[in-house]
Amino acid sequence: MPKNKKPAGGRAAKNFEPRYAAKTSYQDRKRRPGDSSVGKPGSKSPGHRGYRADADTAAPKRRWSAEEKVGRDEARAIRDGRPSRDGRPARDGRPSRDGRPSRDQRFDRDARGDGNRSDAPRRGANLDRVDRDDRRSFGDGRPSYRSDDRPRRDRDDRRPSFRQDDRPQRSFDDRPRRDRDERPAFRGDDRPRRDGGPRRSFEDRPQRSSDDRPRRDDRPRRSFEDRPQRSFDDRPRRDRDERPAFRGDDRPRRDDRPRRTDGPSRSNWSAPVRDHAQEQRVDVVHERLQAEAVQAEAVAGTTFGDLDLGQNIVKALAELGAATPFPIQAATIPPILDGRDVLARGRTGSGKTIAFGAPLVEAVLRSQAGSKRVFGRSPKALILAPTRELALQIDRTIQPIARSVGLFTTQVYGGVPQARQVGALKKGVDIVIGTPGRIEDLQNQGKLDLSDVQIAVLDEADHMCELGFLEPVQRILRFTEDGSQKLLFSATLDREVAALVDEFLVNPAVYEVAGEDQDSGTIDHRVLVIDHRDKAEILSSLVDREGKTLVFARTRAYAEMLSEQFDDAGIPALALHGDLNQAKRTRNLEKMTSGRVNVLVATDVAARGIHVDDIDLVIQADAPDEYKTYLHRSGRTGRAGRSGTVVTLITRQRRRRMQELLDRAEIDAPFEEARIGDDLLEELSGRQVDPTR
DNA sequence: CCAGAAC
Repeated sequence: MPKNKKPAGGRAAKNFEPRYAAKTSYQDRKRRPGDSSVGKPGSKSPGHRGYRADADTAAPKRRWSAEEKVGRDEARAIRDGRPSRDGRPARDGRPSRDGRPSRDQRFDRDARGDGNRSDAPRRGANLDRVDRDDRRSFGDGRPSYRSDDRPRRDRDDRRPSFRQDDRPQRSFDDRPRRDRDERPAFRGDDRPRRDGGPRRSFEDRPQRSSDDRPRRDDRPRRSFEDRPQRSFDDRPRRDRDERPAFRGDDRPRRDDRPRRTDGPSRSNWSAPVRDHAQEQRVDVVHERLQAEAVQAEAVAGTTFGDLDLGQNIVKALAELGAATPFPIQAATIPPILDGRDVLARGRTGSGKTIAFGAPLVEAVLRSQAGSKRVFGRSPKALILAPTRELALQIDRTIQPIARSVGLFTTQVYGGVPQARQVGALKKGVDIVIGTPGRIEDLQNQGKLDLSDVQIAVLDEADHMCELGFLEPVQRILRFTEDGSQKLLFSATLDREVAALVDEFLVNPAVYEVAGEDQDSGTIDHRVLVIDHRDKAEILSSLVDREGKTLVFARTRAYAEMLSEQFDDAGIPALALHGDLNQAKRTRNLEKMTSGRVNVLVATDVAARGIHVDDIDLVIQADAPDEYKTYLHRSGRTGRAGRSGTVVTLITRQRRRRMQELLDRAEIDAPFEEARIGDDLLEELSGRQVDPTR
């Protein structure tokens, strides 16, 4: 059971809500008969939470044979990359919307009603109380530029928000440097060339189920001529191990760095000859997408108005601090308004939210021009994010833009009572922002109608294409209107999104900003090679400092443990991870944002997208497994052109693996040995060095 | 394996 390894006690209960009770009762039921550990109550569960629902609502053992079938079909669907359980094509137009067998099984009415009756009200009351407390306490001395982060939306989603500023201040120059101008115009040059070939981006890939493609060909809008295929190069996607080299030809720079002994290490890195026996988990490096590089200086004089956004939206953007478009925004707004599918890669903190958010609002507005907003209308746009915090943050940016033209947004994410979300949907909203689980849930319950969605956005799109996310995302996208426009954004966008592009996008435009690599940023990357037994103390030493520090841990338990350890050492710290209830997650993040606590220990729930001003030190207590994770985690600092430091702790055994990861991330970082009490720790924590620099 | 995402 939960061992409080700390004498002071109390805090664990305060900040940590263990789930053993629920878990054990779950685990017995959620196991599926096919699993090897079947039948042993309390033994390890078969997998991720996503599987839980299968058995959960259909508890009786009688149904096991039916469930078994579901499970098998599901597995088959995973293998084949398509969702159908009954062998019929997954998407022959819309008809799938009306209750596919799997849905019925998984969400039978009884279970639904029950959950609503017993669960929601109680939790609702609880959350309400917490939120109110938060609200009260935030109201006072908080800097005015920050008041947006409190969980104020519990009452009324529709209320126009007064302050929106989860974004970096635009006044600082966090745009990519302008110092390279090989090219004059960011788009002009490719316009003339129209080979006009019909879409063919992924045509050459093998297993494309023909049954779900055809409907794409006769999509309504998309009148635009096809632009030259800058987009996906037509190379087939590599499966993990067969990649010849992890650094494609499109990553030319960095010749400056001393090359690692090439041949052997390159070919070996993905081979299972790694230290730990089972190296099933490989940091797959997908091909980078061939993208049109936007030259920052080419858009220097452009305004949002030039990009065809309406007056009100431009004004709302200005109030958000976005006076003029960042390069990624200047690049993506026109094609989005043209109705094109767009893929965009922009460095962390480069303004991606507005890059899709502003044109999305404009597009929805145009589509409704002339018609009244009717009560109970179903949403026209959908934005999917991988975490609830990110969904909230996106809404904080989009909502004021939408409200400026009379459109409504609502958040649809889990961990909070459904009632408010459902209520908003009932009244009618224009833009839904949320996470896959709850969206699919409400969709299945018939409370969220996605059939009118004309624009769907995937933020952190590559992440949304990873194992546990891909399928729900696919199912959700299939419910959107035929031919709906799709926008995929991420700082690490690569061919991992091929699965979605293949099925859902038509001749997408792909953009990135020229000269954006991680080294062009303002982040100082360091790797500390330490003895494992020193780790706790070194961490405490690093964290004991003035500025805001974000610590990443690999597991929830370790994140929790570290936050308690720091707290016990007299360094106020909070945790952020999935074992906390949503109220605590929201509150702990807000306390970090508002500066009421300076140390936050998080799992990768905070790795992507989350913006907190002024984090000047990111510590990776556990090194990440993937280079993308490294990039996203480190992207929590060095925002808005400020300087930041990323310190990664590793043991000696991990040096080589770490170097390989850094190579893949294209980051140079010195490895330095560190022991307890070393000056180096003082320097990194900024205790001796002048922090202003 | 972990992390994340629904009741």
